[in-house]
Amino acid sequence: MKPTPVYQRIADDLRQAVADGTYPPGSKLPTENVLTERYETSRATVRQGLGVLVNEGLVEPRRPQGYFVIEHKRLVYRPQAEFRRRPPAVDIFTNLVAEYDGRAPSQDIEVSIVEPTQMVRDRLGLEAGELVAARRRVRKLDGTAYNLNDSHVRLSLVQGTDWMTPADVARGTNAVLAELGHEIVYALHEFYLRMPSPQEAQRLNLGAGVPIAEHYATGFDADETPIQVTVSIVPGDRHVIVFDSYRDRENSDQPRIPWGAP
Amino acid sequence: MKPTPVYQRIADDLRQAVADGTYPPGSKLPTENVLTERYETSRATVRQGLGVLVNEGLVEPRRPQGYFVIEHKRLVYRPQAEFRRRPPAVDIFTNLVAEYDGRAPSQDIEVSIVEPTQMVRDRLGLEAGELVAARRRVRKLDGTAYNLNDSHVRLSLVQGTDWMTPADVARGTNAVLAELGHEIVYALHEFYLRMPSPQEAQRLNLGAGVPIAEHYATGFDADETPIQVTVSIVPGDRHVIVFDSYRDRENSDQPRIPWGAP
DNA sequence: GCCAACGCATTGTCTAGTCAATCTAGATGA
DNA sequence: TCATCTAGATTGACTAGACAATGCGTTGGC
Repeated sequence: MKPTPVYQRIADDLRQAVADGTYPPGSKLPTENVLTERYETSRATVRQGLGVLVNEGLVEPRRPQGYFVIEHKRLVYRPQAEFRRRPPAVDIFTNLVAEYDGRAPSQDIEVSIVEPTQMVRDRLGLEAGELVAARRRVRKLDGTAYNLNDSHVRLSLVQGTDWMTPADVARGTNAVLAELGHEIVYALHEFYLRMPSPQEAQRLNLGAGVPIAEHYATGFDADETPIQVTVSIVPGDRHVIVFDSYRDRENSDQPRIPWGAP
Repeated sequence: MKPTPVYQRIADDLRQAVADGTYPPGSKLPTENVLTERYETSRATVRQGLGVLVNEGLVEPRRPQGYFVIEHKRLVYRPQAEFRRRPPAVDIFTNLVAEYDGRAPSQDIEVSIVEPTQMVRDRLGLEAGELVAARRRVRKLDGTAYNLNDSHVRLSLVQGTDWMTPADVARGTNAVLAELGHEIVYALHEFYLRMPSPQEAQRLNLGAGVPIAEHYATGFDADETPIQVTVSIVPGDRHVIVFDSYRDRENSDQPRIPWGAP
């Protein structure tokens, strides 16, 4: 039997203590120096142990106050919401339907013409070199970013239309697409889970150990032509991803994924 | 302007090199000693930098060979599949429909009677103390666990039925529930993203930096009574979560979430 | 009473090592 | 030839420090 490493024991002990309520959410853990004495080891080893918990997203260090147990509060992320007859209570977020705790939602919109990524190209069925219009939104709550949301459409489809207005479009951008003869009637959603890049972590103010979901929503019109691809970055600690399905409204076909999953 | 820490620079440089193809998936990074010399620093600092990339799930250490860039291959995780008329190609997995790359799927099933967690209790609308039947499945590909899948039903509903058979039920457990007068016609899916606990990481053989989704699928019968709650642990690096939605088949109501999100 | 300066506890970054554990590949021996 | 042993390279765990950066609370000046 191999003895478990000291740093592992420290992490395990503290994790257990957090789980059983010894350290409730928001409370302070013992300092590195205290743990160094308690476990009769060096500070580097204690830091290694605490690092495990930080990377699990369980605690966060606040310099120079100590380590604190993280408190979680999640919003509902509901990609199907835009297909609902009754719009959600707060319509500035098409995807977020939830208790905002009285925090003020807002969003920054930026429209540009870009070369699409391979993922977007595959989903829109574009030739290499073809350009797309990108509508980038940063959704905020009380001024801090809550998620990133980039919609892409063939440039030829929306050039000169309201879709490219870098501000709220009252009737919704989907209504604009419908007016252009491409109402979105079907959407395929894909979620890729991963850790954020440092840039993403910074933009979204993510603590260490917080995973994200990269959400690709591909919208098809009645002709089954892909019209719009929306790429969202959804921080895992701030959302629950929710959707539902009905048995009597099933679709008759095999899953159709025209592109290969990476 | 603050200078960026050395360990940060090491992580950034290597991340960039991985991104631009200098180190393609599967290839070997420079060793710690090489990096120590290259950056004229100490080995601990180099390790700190490499640790960043490991926690991002970008590289993995293989002792004593070095650090390697991780290769990703994902299966399609498709919770809606069980509502499809045509069963998926491989029916041993109700949720996984995908290219298995010739790997052999299998599952271990274990049935027991347990006290439900708070999450399950909330979703099934149980009183404190009420017991549930739990059907635990470990789904495997070529012998290694691919995801964990625990279904829960009121004990009084399924005691003595085929639902509690600790083996494959040919007609499916949902058919058993239907025979009992509780066909599941509606399902609500919730995904909570987080880092795995060490136990989960070990059971699923997860590398550092691999997030998971905790998937709660609550099945309702025609009376809108919650019948079954299935909790799945879905490793983020091995799956894409996929579902779709149709405009002309929308549901008429506001999102209904009878319990509070934690 | 109010505000600024300062002390100080705490985490962040880093050095320069030691010894252990593990797998590969080459050398050795039957 | 084939199996076995061994040496070496590499990461894992850890020690014992140093100095920097940060923000909170207290103290002192006005």
